[in-house]
Amino acid sequence: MPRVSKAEMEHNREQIERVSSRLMRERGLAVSLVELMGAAGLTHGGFYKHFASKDNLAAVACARAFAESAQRWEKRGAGASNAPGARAAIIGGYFDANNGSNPDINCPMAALAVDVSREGDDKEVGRVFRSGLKNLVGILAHHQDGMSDAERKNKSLVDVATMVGALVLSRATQGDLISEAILHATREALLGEIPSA
Amino acid sequence: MPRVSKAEMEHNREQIERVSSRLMRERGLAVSLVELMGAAGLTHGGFYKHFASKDNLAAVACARAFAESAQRWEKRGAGASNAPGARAAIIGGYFDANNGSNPDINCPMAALAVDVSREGDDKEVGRVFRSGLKNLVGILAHHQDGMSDAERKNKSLVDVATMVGALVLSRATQGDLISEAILHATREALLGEIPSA
DNA sequence: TGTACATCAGTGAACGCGCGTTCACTGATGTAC
DNA sequence: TGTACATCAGTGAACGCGCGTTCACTGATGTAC
Repeated sequence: MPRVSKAEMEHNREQIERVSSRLMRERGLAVSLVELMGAAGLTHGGFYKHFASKDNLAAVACARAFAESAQRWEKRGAGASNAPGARAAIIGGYFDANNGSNPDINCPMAALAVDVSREGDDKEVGRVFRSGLKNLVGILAHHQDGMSDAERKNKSLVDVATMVGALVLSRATQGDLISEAILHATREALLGEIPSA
Repeated sequence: MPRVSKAEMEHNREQIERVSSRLMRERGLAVSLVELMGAAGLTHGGFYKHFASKDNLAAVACARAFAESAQRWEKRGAGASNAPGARAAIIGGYFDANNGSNPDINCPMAALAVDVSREGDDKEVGRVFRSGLKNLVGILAHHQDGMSDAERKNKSLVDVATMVGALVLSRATQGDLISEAILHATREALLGEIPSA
């Protein structure tokens, strides 16, 4: 079983990154290496052939999650014909995607912000988080109706804070009526419309 | 040293609750009993003379944090002469208090939401969190300018989501310029004013 | 009020367990000829 | 193209450690007389 081919090794590394990105958002950065490696179809012993440490994997997984989110945001923004439409597509898409049952789509800002703020300031994952956050805010700002760059950025900061807060509180109250109410009211406030359905 | 007086025992229990409320918000529900009991000036062995389990303590500490927040919100609301003033006092006070260095004032919604959403749905702390959240939303709704009860509640849900999201993202980016920018832009968006200082 | 004694809050060692990390080993892969 | 062999991805046991929880013990407290 040992000494797999180069292609297989790269596939395995890809698997570790994929499941870590998903599981670390789902269960937190504290999810164990045994669980991560098991979900990737491997045993835990080989982990250090791929990553320097668990912290290193956390940073890689976080970067991956942010990159995927950025790709979705950019795609939604590019699909609209004007700025208000792009903003609505990004924000509406955010609520749609994160409300679905696909665990691969789970906003890293909402999922990891608290974990990151409890890690040491020097941790790699913190730098990745900050840069990923700025990138997403920038993408939204690019599609913000508005005057100065500063105003567009401020509007985006508020939009993002509202989206993340709504998601975080909705998740914490899942199973209760208020959970959906938070998402609904927030979406309506941001987009000024009642979502279909 | 053993067999302390009844008054001393009550004082010790109070200490455990106090430090747990603070440390669980600061470091997460996963903070260890050794650390909690040590911070309360005790050794860990006596913990089960006070609480049935660590989960039970988490629920007690969470309830305590929400009760203290509710008290502050009500006090701020009662100090204003009209509804818009009460809303501004609650929201402005929220940003002021949580931006300060007092670790006893740390919003339980922002601090515990993600931890709670990763616990099982049946956990005591989840029920406490949901009821505490509804109570805070209700306090704010009571001071919301508006028409129907439903509209006031929806406005409060959005306000609270925005406040919590801003705090969570600001904490995760502490040390970076964007951290303060998030708080500033959000506060301004909610209150329609630039805060003094 | 004073004495005798049962109670029980707090101590600190111990429990089994899961964690991140290390390591000797394996054997198919990839390379040198 | 075939053969000989060094490499190294993956395995699974082991490491020290900290966790939540349990427990025998202690001795001042609180009570019964």
